[in-house]
Amino acid sequence: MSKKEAILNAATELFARKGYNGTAASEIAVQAKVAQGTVFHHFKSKENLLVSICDELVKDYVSGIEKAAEGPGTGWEALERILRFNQEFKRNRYDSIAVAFRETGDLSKATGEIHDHFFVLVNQIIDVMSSCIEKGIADGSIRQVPVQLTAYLVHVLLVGMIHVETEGLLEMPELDDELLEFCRRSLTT
Amino acid sequence: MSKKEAILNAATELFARKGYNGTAASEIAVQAKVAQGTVFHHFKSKENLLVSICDELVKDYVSGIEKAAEGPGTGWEALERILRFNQEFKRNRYDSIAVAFRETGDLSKATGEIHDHFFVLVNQIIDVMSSCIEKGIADGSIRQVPVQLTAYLVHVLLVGMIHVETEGLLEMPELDDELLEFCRRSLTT
Amino acid sequence: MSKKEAILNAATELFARKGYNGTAASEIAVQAKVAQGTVFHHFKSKENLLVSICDELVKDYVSGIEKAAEGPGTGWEALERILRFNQEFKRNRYDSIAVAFRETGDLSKATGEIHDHFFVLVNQIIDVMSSCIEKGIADGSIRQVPVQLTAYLVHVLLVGMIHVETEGLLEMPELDDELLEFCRRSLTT
Amino acid sequence: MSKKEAILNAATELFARKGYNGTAASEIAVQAKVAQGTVFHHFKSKENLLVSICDELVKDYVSGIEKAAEGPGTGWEALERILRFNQEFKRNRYDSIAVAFRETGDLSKATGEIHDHFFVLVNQIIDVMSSCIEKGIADGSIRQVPVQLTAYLVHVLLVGMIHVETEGLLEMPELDDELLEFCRRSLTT
DNA sequence: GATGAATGAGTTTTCATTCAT
DNA sequence: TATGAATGAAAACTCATTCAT
Repeated sequence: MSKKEAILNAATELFARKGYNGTAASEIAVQAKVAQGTVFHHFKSKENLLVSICDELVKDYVSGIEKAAEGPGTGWEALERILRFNQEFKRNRYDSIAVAFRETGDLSKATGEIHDHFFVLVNQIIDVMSSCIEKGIADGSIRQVPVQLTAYLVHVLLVGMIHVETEGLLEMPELDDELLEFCRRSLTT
Repeated sequence: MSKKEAILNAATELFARKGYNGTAASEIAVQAKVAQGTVFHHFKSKENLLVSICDELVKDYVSGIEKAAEGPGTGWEALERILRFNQEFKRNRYDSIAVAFRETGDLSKATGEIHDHFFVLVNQIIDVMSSCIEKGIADGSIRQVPVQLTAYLVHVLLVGMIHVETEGLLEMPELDDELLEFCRRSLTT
Repeated sequence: MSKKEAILNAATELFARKGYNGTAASEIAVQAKVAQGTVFHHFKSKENLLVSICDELVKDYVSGIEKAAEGPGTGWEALERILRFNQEFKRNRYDSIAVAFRETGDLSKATGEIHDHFFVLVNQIIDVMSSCIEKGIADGSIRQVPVQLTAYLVHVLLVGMIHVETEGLLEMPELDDELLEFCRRSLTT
Repeated sequence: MSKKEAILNAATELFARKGYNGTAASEIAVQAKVAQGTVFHHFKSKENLLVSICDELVKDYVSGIEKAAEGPGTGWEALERILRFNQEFKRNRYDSIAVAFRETGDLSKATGEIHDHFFVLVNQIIDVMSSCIEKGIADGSIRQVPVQLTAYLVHVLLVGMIHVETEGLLEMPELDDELLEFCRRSLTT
């Protein structure tokens, strides 16, 4: 593992555990076993580190969700695959997601850069979901619901799941299957 | 308006706009038109200010939601009133809610105090919703769904709404009515 | 002496001795016997400290030179008083002058603010000298020389004196009287 | 152009424009289109770079001034050639001169090395001018003035010119010819 | 000769908090 | 109750310099 990667991993873990503002650049250096200066040699600022973390996450998420949508079967099945992918992604990339979710607010104030990334991302998600729903309505697997509004609602549900889990205020029972049922009842014919 | 109230209002507005970490105690003093020392005369620390903001919010929310649940009619109607109250509350207390949502993570790390407040709050919400759902199943207005899991899911949906709105990454269409429909289709008989 | 004054004095002396860049804010605090934070409580930045030093100097210089010009007698006598004032000022305010001279370059890059101060100052000096020369030509005490160019040249001579002394590269003999003679021979009838 | 020359040129230009302290070694590398390490491969330190710039300048200046003094004619004519050479040199080597002038103070604090260079240089200049004045007094082209003090004064005038021009606080009219007249009136018989 | 990753000391600045008035 | 000067710990960032390749 290169020093750059070590720094990125250390930052991801520390940001997830202690928050962006709660993590000093020096701590990242210690955890990554490099000198302080090395952090700033590879990332031009602490914020740039955060941007890098989010950047990678966004890329992987979008490509994953698009792949999920492209599969065979009805519109509902595609939407179901998206929901499943989301749940899996959440498990595999917990720290990065927690960071991206929690610090998004600060980021959007500081740099337009990352805000734009997320803006693009979210709109892409809505688009992908919308086409699944549209397809589902066409093939009869999904009821006659307002396409875009419903896409937003499903997105909101996913966002809520991540928020509740990453804020950790609540010991949540396992909701993944029930979430699918909840949507299925509401959406399928 | 007493100086204490002025400080609380100033803090709420600034925390909402610039984040807790992005707001200096001195800025709060300026905005509230008091001296720096006065802030710490009324609130023993900056964090205490945040706790106060959240505290008040929590009290009002819980009492509001309980009142909504107590009304007449079927379980579903009670649940619907809760959802409506939530939407109204979100509009009336936007800044405080944004603060509480965004800074909840930092708080839970810093002090147990506020974390406990929220923990109690959320469990209360879940309980109230659970009883509505239970009642609804009993009176036939709600399908045979797992009571607690469903309560969690509705909560998650509400949390998602607030997150999406307060983070402001997305220009959302008005979803309030469709959210109700989404739940109605999924839950009612 | 207030802490603010102590800081200003300490900074003047240290800047004169070690240069602006060679002086750490912490050293100023030590020398002024205050805490680091106190420096930034009274001056919003290290550069603002420099600006304050120069500001005061400029004010005193301009008022002194104007008073010198206003006195009675011929134009040459007024010019002579200006030269004498300059020499005296140089002795009384050595440190501040050294600072202002040496750091003027850095300042003019950083802030327009102080650059403008100096710009105004220098033009005022030229104006005052010009009127003395004009008066001298009119009253026959000064030869028929180009008014403004000569004012510039006298200024250049004064600037050269300060530069040579404050840079301290050279052990200069006492030149004050000879400088007056040099100008007298060149300018008087 | 060798890489070493490229580095020296880049440094001269950047130091002149942004000051010694305001110029990072890495910037010099970028401007010279070499790697960071290469700068330190050719010059053992950043300060050594500055010393090199000044060194070359000093050599050229001294040799030029000596050549000017050696020519034929009266002592005043020799002094006039020195003044003219100074004006020409100032035009041809503007950046290096600006650097040497502005950074001389810092240098004299840091290393004795460069301070000594300049000390030798300035004394050489004084000596050369002194002999011109002496010669002029002997051949009747220059008045009976104190030899060394006058040499210093002429030097001070030249220094003032450079200071005023390189600090750039003032939009100066062309003073070269008038400076000669000023001296001529003061010094010649 | 040439490179650029790595270093860590040093700097300015911020800010919550205290306390004498 | 109200003030604001004073504090000092902590933080992000810079940069000359080294060294293995």
